Amino acid sequence: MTEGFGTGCHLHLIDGSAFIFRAFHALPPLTRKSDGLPIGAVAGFCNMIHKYVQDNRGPDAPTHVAVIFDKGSHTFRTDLYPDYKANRDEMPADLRPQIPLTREATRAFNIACIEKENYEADDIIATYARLAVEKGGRVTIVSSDKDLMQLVGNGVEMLDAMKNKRIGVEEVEAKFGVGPDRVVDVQALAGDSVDNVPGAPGIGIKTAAQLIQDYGDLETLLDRAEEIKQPKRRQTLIEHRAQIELSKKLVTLDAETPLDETLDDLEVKDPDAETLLGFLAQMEFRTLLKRVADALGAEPPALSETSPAAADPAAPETPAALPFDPEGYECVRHAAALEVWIGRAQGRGRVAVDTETTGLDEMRVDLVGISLSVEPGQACYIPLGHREGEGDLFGSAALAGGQMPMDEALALLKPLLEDPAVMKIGQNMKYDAKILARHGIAVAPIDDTMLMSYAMHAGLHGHSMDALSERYLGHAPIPIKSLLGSGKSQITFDKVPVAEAVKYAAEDADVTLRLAELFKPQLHRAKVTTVYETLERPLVPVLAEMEMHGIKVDRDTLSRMSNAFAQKMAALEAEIHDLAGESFNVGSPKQLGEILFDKMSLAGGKKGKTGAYATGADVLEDLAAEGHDLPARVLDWRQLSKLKSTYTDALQDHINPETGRVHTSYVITGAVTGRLASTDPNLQNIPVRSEEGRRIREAFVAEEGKVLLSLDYSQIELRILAHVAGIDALKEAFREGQDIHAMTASEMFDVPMAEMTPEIRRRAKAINFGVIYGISGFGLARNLRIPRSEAQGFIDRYFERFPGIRDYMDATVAFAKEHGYVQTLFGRRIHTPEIGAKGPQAGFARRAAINAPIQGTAADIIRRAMIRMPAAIEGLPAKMLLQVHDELIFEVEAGAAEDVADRARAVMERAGLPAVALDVPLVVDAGQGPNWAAAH
DNA sequence: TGATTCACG
DNA sequence: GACGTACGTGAATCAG
Repeated sequence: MTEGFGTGCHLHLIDGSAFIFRAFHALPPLTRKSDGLPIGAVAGFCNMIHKYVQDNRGPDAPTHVAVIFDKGSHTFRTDLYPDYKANRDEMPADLRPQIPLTREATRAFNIACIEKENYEADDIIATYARLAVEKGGRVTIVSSDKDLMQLVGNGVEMLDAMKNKRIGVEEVEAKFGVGPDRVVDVQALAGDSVDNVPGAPGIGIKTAAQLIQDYGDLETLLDRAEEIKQPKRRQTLIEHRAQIELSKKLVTLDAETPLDETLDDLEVKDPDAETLLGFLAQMEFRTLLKRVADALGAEPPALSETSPAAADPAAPETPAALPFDPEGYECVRHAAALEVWIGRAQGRGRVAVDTETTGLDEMRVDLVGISLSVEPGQACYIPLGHREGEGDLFGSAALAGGQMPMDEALALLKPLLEDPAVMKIGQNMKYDAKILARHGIAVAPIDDTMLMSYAMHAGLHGHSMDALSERYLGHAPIPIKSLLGSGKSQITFDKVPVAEAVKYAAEDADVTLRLAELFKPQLHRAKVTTVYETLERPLVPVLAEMEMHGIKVDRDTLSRMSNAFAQKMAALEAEIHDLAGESFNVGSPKQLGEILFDKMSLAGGKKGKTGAYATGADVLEDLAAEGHDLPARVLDWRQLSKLKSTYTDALQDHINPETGRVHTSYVITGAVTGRLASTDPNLQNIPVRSEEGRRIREAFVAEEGKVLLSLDYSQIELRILAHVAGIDALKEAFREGQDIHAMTASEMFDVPMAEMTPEIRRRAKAINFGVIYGISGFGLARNLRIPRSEAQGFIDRYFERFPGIRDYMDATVAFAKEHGYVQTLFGRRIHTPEIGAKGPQAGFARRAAINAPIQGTAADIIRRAMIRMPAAIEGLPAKMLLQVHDELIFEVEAGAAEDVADRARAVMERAGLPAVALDVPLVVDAGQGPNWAAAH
């Protein structure tokens, strides 16, 4: 068949995704015996492909065949309509890791495997079908998906492989009431709840078909909509014309998809027995292996009963068992050697990557070298920027010899690091991804051992590589300090001799790879695969983007405020010294305590563990309330001191000289609950509560012509509490948009809403927050500055009115005691190892356990929103810049602010779906302005 | 380096 | 019955 595709040829196009989902749902959740990898869908898929091949060998056998898959969820349809397929359930956690294996399986059967980023399988199918028909061939689409039925006719038919039933023009007419050429018109009117195509409200397939039959086609129908007799129907069509036309665009397949493979590439080929049987053996499909071997007339390879190593004799027994040996590490100095490593990584489909740099600020440091590991114990280091010698005053030292030019090495590595078929494994990949992004490399896909540990072990221990290696591999890696030294004489990594760097850097890649091999299968067993794959890993590129973009901070504004603060502080300081009758360091709690409680002998002096008087704000406030001026002045001074040192001064040092912006760094594993932490600088604690402090936000500005847009969840934690504790009264109040604190107050103190006073409301508000934190009489008493007995009375009353709260608290603590962890609505686990402790820790652990599911669920929700945000605002002139726990800040071209706000709000308010539908609405408030103070 | 203080949600 | 206590963070500062 060298003439290529033409008359007499018969093309089969298999809807691969449909096969996978059918296989997944039809089979029990099988796992691979040797390592627990879920494998059921792959098994079913292979069975279906094998059966398909066997069933299609006769005289009408296809000459060309391809399996077509969906790739990614972004398509031109989501651009047209961001909600397209937004109702889809997320892919089950057990299925996700099997997706790449179905591609491998297809290739193992020697069948063309087609997928294309940003295009749905259906569009690719439409395009091949058109091409085949144009060349005079016939087409069979192996699928029963109604969305493909518009392609039937003119030499194209469908085949339902399960029922072994062909679908031709007649069958399509039976289903849609119109011919294939008008199917899209009917779909546009009827909509589709599965794909979330809106259509015309109240019109189903029956009515739609009738209308199209009557008017011929959709365009005529819409143009002549006034003629429709039924008033409701007429109005619907006129009112929703735009929506119907959009729906038609969504359901119409694009037969002009750009293709990488020609029809000729799809020619049927016999499978290579060794490859196919090898794959099936690797999957450990015993029965299928034998069946396929019989069909091929080949001998099935042996499948060992016990050891997974038998399948791959080169593989070590366990990652931990192999000793660490720096002799196994290679220094790569030439392109040829690097190409060998790249080839090995490609062959293996995964590689651990680590970058070495001159510091920790990803936006400023220089790349010094890269290490790779493809098998435990085998790693290399590619030195790129090591320097030696002194260097003169104006420049850095000369590059050391024996290093590849950085450009050359990166050009070779780029295809590997961006190869969608090769998993790049890192420890804290966000760091490496940002470094590489600055060199034009978009690393993907990624796995991250730090995030795997976080998903499995949050609350148990830290997730640094050194900690993980020691704990799980029994190996303490070379400490960085041994290379760089510490303190004043500390050097940067580029000054480390290459020979030393090889041992350190290659070991890091080696450790990372071993940790990934250990952790990956454990994720399934710990039931946190979904958490890792939907809440941790996808956040990495989103945060990297936000951090690299940064937010503009106006130095002059900060500088002016700093000067003003300094003046006020000096005045206060003089006054304080005057009141004290002597000069002392106002910033020293020790000296202040001695002045207050020894020299002035004020009452209330309490010494802490260290023997120093406590001089916290609460203590000083009490003293000030008694009429003492000195503590009042100190409070003012402290506020200014804080604002000046932490904000107006320190923030200026964080302005990147190249970008003029401040680039924070989010620590994904920073808080046990799932919240992010912001560091260097912390942009999650910029003042807002005091008037004076809030003005610091005026220094956070939008670029010329743009605005800052802030969207924040209203009362998200209380809403989650209402949901998880099942408090009907609270749910009701949220549904009706009531003032929740006032409603609580009314309920507790029997005050009608109309007669609510700010003081009563304030108390209820404190109680509401107290509940989220695991309330205690003591804590509430201190917060409200009321007697403990009175506070306890409030709490008792609260529990009486909302009995579900107590049940929730008791149930949560009992769960923690039984399991050693608590979890969020999305399955995030937070370990509570102290829950069974005796003594005061028990109280802490108890309250933390009560708070964690609430705070953690809120954290999960905003994570989900952030992960979906780039797609939702794609094409709009907007960038997501910051996250402050329940708030997202964007920088937007002024004209597009409303648009972006609408899209972003929709994403945030629906962020729990489809995994979790809360019983209460999520409400998002928005604001915009030239700076953060104005936007909030 | 640890304790204290205070900024945020 | 006493014991201490609101939940989660990061940064600056003092003192040893």
